[in-house]
Amino acid sequence: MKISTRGRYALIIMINLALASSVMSLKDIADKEQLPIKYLEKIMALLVKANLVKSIRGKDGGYTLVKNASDYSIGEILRASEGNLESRACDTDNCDKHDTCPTINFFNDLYKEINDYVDKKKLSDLIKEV
Amino acid sequence: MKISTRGRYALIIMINLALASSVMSLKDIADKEQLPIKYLEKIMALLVKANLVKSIRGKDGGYTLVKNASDYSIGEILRASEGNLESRACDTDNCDKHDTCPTINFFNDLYKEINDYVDKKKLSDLIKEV
DNA sequence: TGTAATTCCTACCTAAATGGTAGTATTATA
DNA sequence: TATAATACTACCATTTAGGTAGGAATTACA
Repeated sequence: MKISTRGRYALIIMINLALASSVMSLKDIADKEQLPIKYLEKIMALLVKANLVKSIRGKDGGYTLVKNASDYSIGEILRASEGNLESRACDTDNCDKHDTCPTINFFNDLYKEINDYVDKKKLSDLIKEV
Repeated sequence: MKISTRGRYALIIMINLALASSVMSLKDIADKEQLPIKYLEKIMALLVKANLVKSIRGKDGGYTLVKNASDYSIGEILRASEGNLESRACDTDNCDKHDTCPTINFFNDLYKEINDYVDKKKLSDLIKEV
């Protein structure tokens, strides 16, 4: 697993959209969070592609959530932005000795544990105290 | 968190040492596992430095564990080889806005969960069925 | 109808990490 | 003393992370 700024910024984007009263532009998010807009743009593209947010083009456009904050799991946001959370340690499909590998079960269990954890947590949990 | 081949190979090294009747050379491990010896050498250096294995130099030398397989947690092996498992998502100490960051608690909890999990599992758990 | 504000798209760039390789020095044993 | 092992240092290619640049397409509104 790897969680980089991409996943963290994705969560920050989602939090901003959850707190916005209507559509919110990327510029507003970047300004508010002091993050590079061009980088956020690439992350936002991943979120749009995954249908986690809806984009409105043109002047006064921006982005909005497509469902309630409590209906987003942290897991789906991280997976949309980071890709598979388990993609580093080994490539189960391509490894020619994965059926005798003594670590594969451990890693599979670990990743299941992690995915379960992040799927249980909701976007709304991150904005409880606001 | 990130688990790369370094951590996985470290586990494979440790499993081999756990199954060895006496000292085992890196060459034997590399041959048996079909892994590049020079790369394993670098990983082994990390394990030695962390005092997880003892090295015996000179002819007929090699490596051996310093305690029972059931006394090694997977966590200590992974941390010795990979470094801090939580080192990617954000740098808590150096981030100038970490006291207002809405994601920091979530990530701290997640990393605690992961570390607890890998610390609960023991090296001996990986060689149960052998 | 023109302009400003916005998303969308493609391409590029630098630094660091990953996954190695090469060569040599050092140590211990038979 | 030859040999087999670890220890150490330096290098290298590829990928990923994190970010920048520039412009095309779209839309609201004066």
